[in-house]
Amino acid sequence: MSTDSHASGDAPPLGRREKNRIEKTRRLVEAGLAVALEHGVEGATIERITREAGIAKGGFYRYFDDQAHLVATILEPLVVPFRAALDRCELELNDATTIEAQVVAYQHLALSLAPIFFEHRDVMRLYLQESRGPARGARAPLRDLADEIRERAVKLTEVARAAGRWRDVPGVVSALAVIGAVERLAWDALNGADIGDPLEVGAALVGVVLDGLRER
Amino acid sequence: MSTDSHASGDAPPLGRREKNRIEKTRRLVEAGLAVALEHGVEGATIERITREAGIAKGGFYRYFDDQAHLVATILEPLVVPFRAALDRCELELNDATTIEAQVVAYQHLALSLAPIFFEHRDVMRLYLQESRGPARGARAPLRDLADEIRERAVKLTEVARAAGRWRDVPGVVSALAVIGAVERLAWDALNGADIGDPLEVGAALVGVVLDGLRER
Amino acid sequence: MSTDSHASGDAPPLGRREKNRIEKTRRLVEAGLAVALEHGVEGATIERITREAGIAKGGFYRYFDDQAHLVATILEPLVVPFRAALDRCELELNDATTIEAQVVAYQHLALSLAPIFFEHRDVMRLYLQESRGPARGARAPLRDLADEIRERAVKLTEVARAAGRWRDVPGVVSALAVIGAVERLAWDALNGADIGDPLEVGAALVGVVLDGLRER
Amino acid sequence: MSTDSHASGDAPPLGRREKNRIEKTRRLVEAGLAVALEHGVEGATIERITREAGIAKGGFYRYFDDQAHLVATILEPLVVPFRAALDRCELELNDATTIEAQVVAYQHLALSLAPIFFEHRDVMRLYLQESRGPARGARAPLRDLADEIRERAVKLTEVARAAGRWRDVPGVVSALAVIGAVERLAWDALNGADIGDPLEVGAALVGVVLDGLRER
DNA sequence: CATGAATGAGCGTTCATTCAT
DNA sequence: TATGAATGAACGCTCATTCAT
Repeated sequence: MSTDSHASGDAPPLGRREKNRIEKTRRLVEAGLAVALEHGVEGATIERITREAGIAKGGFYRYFDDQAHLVATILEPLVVPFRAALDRCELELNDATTIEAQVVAYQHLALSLAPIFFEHRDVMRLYLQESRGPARGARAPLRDLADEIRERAVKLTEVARAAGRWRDVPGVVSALAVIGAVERLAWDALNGADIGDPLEVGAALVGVVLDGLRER
Repeated sequence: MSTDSHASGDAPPLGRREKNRIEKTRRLVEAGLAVALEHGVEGATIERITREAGIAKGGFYRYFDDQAHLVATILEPLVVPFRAALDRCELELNDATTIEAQVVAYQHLALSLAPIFFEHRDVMRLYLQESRGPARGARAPLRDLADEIRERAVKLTEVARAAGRWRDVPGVVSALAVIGAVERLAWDALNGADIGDPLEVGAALVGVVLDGLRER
Repeated sequence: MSTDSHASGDAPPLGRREKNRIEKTRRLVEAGLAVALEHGVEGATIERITREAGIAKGGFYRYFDDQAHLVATILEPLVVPFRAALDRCELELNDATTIEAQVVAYQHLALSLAPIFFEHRDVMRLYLQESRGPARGARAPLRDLADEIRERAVKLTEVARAAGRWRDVPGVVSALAVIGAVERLAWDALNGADIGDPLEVGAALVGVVLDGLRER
Repeated sequence: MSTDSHASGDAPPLGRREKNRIEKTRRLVEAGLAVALEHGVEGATIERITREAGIAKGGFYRYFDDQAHLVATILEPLVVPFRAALDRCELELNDATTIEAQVVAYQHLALSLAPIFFEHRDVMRLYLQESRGPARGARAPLRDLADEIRERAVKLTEVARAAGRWRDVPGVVSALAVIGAVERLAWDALNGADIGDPLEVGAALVGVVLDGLRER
C-alpha cells in the first residue's frame, strides 16, 4: 500500500531504530514511575526498573545517564505545563485591576492545572510522595521542581496582594497554605480517598480560600 | 548493698543496669532522629546511627528489633499528646452547641498542638519529611501516625458539621485542606522560611479558615 | 566497471573497498595507540578506541579479532626494523676481528635504531610503558616483543665476548644492563624529561659503556 | 603456665581481636601481592584478593579503604628502607672528598639496598612490573615511589659530579642509566633469569659503571 | 552484656561481545 | 557492510544482620 520509509507529510521518517529507541525510553519511564511509586525513589533500583521494563540491567545506561536523569524525565510532563500555567496566571494578575479580576485569574489557574493533574496522575502522585524527601541523588530534580513551584506561588500572591484588598496575611503564608491544602487534597484523592468530584472540590476550595482571605 | 537512686515516691528504684539501658536508648533515639533528618529514613543506616550515638554497631539490636521500632520510638513524643489533644477537642466539640463554641474548641486544639510542635521540632520535621513516602519498612510507623491523624481530623470536622452551620463542604475536604495548609506552613517554617511569628500565623490561619468555611 | 586507482607499477589496483579497509585499520591503530597511552592497555576499551577512531563500536571486530591483535598491529612498525637492525648487527659482529670493529658494529646498531625511535615515538612509549605488565590478554604480543629483544641482545653480547677482549662480565648481564639503561633513558625522554640531545646522549652512553666494559 | 593477658615485658598485651586484625591484614597484603603479580594491579580485583585471602568480599573494606591503600601498604617495606639508604648515601657523598670515597659511598648504597631486595623479592617484582603503568587509581602510590627514587638518584649523581672528576655526562643521564640497568637486571633475576650471583653482578656493575664514567 | 569483625546479597555502573537492522 | 542496541557477567563498594570474643 505505502512504502515504509519516506512517510508522507512533513514528519521525519523515523527509522525502526529510532522508533525502537523512543519506545524503550517510554517503557523505562513508565517502569521507573511504577517502581518509584511502589518502592520510593530510593528504592527504585536499576535492576527493578529494568526488570519491570523487560530490558537488561546494563541497557538502562543507553537511555539515561543515571537515576536522577530518569526522574527528571519522568517529571517533564509536569514541569513545562506548570511553568506555562503559572506564567499565564502571573500575566493575568498583573493586568487585573479589581479583586474580581484577580479571582478570575486564580480560577483560570485552577482550570489550567486540573488537566495536567488528570492526565498525569501517577507523575503527580510521585511528585507529592517524594517532594519532601532529602534532596539527594535521584530526588534532586524533584525537589528542584518543588522549590520552583513554591517560589512562583509566593510571587503570585504578592502580585495579588499588591493590587487587591486582602486580609493582612503575608504572601508566603497564604501561598504556602493554599499549596499545602491543594497538594494534600490531591494526594489523598490520588491515593483513593473519596473526596467527591475533584472539580467541585476545586471550586469550593477557591471559594473558601478567597472568602477567607478577603478583607473584612 | 546500697540503693543507687533516691527511689522517692512510688517509682521503682532503677538499677544501674536499667538506667544504663534507658540512657542508651535515649542516645540511639536522638542519633536516629538526627541521622534520619539528614539522610532520610532510608539513608539512616545502623552504622551511622550507632556511630552518632557512640554505641557499637551490634548493640543496636539489643535496644530495637529493627529500624522500624526505632522510628516508632522516635515518634512517641508526638503520638501520645496528639491523641490526647484530639480526644479533648472531640469531647469539646461534642458539647459545643453554637458555632462560637466550636470555634473555641478549634482554638483550644491549636493551643494544645502548638507546644508539642515547639518542643519536638525535629520529630515534627521528620514526620513531615517522611509522612508521604511508601509505607515500607522503617517508614511504616510514620505512615500509621499520618493515617491516624487524618482519620481523627476528618471525624472532628464531621462532628462540627453535624452541629454547626458551615458551608456545604464535605468534612474530608475541609479536614484535609486544613491539615495540608498547617503542615505545609510548619514544614517551611522548620526549614528556615521566614513566615513570621508562628503563633500569629496560626491565629490568622484559624481566622481565615473559619471565615472561609462559615456559611454565608 | 572502471578501475578506481592509478594502479601504476606492479601494485595490485586497490578497490575502493580495500582502500577503505586500510584507511579504517589505520584509524583504529592510531586511536588504539592514543587511548592505550592515556589509559594503559587494560584501560583501552573498545568503546573508547572506536569513538576516538570515529568508527562504530561493533565495527572493531571486522578489523581485529580482539585487542591483542590490535596491539600486535600497533607494534608492527617496531618489530620488523628492530629485527632487521639486530640481524645486521649480528652479521657485522660475526665479521669483526678486532674490538674496534665490534665497537663500530655497535655504533651502527645505535644508528639503525635511532630513526625507528624517532619515527615511532608513541609506539616506543607504549612499548616501554607496558613491557613489564603481566603477559595476559592484550599485552601478550608486547611481552613477546620484549622477550625477543632480550634474547637477541644477549646473543649479540655473547658473540662479541667470544671474539673480543672484554671484562669478565656475563653476556646476559651486560646486555640487560645496556637495554635497561637505554630503555630508561628513552622512557624518561619520551615523558618529557630534559636529558639533552638524544643523539649526544646515545654517543656518550656508548662511550661510557664500552670503556666500562673493556678489559683493563 | 602463664596468664594470657598482661604479658610480661613492655609489649602491649595484644588481645585476640587485635592479633586477629593484624593477621588478617597480613593475609590481605600477601594475597594482594600474589594476585597483583599474577594479574597486574588493574587485574587485582577485590574478589580475587579476598578469595585468595580466604575472607568475604565485603570484609576487605574493614582493613583498607580501597585498592590504592592496599597497594601503598604492600609497598611500605620498600619505601622506608629505600629512603633511609638514600639518605645515608647522600650524607656520605657530601662528606666524600675524593673519588675513591665516592665510590665507597656508592658501594655502601648497593650494600644497603641488596638486603631489601632479597627480603622483599615479590614486592620488588611488583614495583618493577607496574612502575611504568599509567598512574591511575591503585597504581598511583607505586608511581609516586618511582618518582621519588628517580629524583633522589638524580640528586645523588649531581652531588657526586660536583665533587669528583667524572666524565662530562649530565647527572640525569647517568642516574637514569644506572637505575635502568639495575632495575632491568633485578627484573630479569626476579623472573628466573640466571644472571649469576647477584652480589657479584652488583659488584661488577659498580666497577663497570664507575670505570665507564670516570674522566679520562 | 558490649563489641566490632564477618558475611554475602545487592547496589550503581562498565564492558566485551553478539547480532538485528 | 556498517551500525549501535542488547546482553549479562563483572567490577568496586555498602549494608543489615549475626555471632565469636
